[in-house]
Amino acid sequence: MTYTKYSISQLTSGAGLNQKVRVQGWVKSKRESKNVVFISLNDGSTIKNVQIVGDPEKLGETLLRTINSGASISASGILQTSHGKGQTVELAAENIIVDGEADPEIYPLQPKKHSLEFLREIAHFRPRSQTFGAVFRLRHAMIFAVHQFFNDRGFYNIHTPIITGSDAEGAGEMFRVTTLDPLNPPVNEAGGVDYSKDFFGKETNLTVSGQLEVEAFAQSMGLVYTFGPTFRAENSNTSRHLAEFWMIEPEMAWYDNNDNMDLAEAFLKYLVNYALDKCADDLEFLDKRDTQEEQQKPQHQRQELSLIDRLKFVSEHQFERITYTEAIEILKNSKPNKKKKFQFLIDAWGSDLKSEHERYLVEKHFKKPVIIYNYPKDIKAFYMRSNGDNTVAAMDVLFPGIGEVIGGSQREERLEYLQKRMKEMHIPEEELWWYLDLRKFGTITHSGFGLGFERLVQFVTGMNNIRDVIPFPRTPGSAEF
RNA sequence: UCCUCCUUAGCUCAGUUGGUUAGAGCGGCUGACUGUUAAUCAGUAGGUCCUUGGUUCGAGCCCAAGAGGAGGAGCCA
Repeated sequence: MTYTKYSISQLTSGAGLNQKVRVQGWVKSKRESKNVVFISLNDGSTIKNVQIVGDPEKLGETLLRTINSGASISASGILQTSHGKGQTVELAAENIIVDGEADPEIYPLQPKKHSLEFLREIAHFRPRSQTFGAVFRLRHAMIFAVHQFFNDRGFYNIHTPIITGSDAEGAGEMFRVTTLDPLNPPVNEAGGVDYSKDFFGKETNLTVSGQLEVEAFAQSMGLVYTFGPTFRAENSNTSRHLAEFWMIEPEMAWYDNNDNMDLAEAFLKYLVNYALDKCADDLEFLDKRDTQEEQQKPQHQRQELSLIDRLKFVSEHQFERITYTEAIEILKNSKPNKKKKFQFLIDAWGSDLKSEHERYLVEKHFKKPVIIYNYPKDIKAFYMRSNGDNTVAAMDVLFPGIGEVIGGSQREERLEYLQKRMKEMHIPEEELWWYLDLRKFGTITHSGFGLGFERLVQFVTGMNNIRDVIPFPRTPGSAEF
């Protein structure tokens, strides 16, 4: 009596029919009657469940009592064409082993709809729910697609350091990394903490960006990208921010900012298409879920398109490309600006665009993804290439619902321009001597961008809160699990 | 960090101008019934009303502080 082990994904896509098979998973629900018992089982390999059919007398009351929602079981039997509706195949159980019981009185995941907020509190169980199963299968697909896209185009993946000795990366507050005793740190002559006694002999932090380091590899290996964890100690409490998140940063030798925008657009479309192609079942589920959520909202806040239609829309339409200056003109003449509906009115060139302005451009004016480029130099980072006027060759890709999904630029490759800019922005040259070296020896035109991975996953899954697209979210005041 | 809102059964929520014993649906349990699909029907158990302090004859309800959560803003990806 040998049973071949299959995943539920394999069984529901045609494998094992009329054969002796074994499946292992977690019980979703059990429906019992005198003559027959049905168990819905899921193993995470697909959103679909497999139905197990059994004879209550043969399985025995003692065993059946322990088969409750959340219990893990191994079921063996013949996979047969289903006698009932709702599924094509079902497993006629000859034998069931309960691997781990789940006391229904206290198991927190009930066979009913739960709020996302509640599931966040049981983050160790939430991947057993349909929604989070779908989200994390999609997240995996996006990780895989990122590497596929770059590998197919001759990019090399570079692991840039997680611990950095530089605090000049210029992207916000950092988390300190230290082995010093917080209650009794060594003190220097000036009375401050003596970091020369610390593990690395200097003050170190968790990285806020791998960009500067990966530039060194772009200027030696050509096309490169990082995909790693990133840490920001900002006290940001929004549905779009995490203290620990994952970022993808490609950096390309001999790319100007136009090449950069072309790549960004092709990249995003590739990822969206990959999801549409490879994750149809999960997307269909999330699409329904998204539609139900939207119906709870008042009419004027609803999205016009369903999740799948939003993805198709992005993949099928060219992104709108406008300069910052053009964006300001559009906003200045816009209805909400004239009627003073914006909280921040647009009056002059040079101010930064706020969320409400980005949303207006993407969701109301163009109704598609928008790339804004050539920003005023005063609102952008020191390493962005000067256009010769008062702008730099920066570019931001804005998506409906989530705002900025990509931020990038052509990098300043001219040593004297870079030094001047660093001086103006009070960035000490000693900190970045090696970064300047790259401009002294064999400098080249190059560009790159950063994609917030979770924001992409938000867009692709339709999840409104970024805490629901990362396994165990880290946010201010919250590092449970 | 700022603004707004929320916290009542395992979950989602209702709870009147402050007034006897705090309710519903779902979930759990018990039973019945059925090739069932988050089954159905009947019954049943289940409460530190977030915490602390205050006002009051009396607080789930009013006031203050704190904790946790959500939405928005800023910062950004």
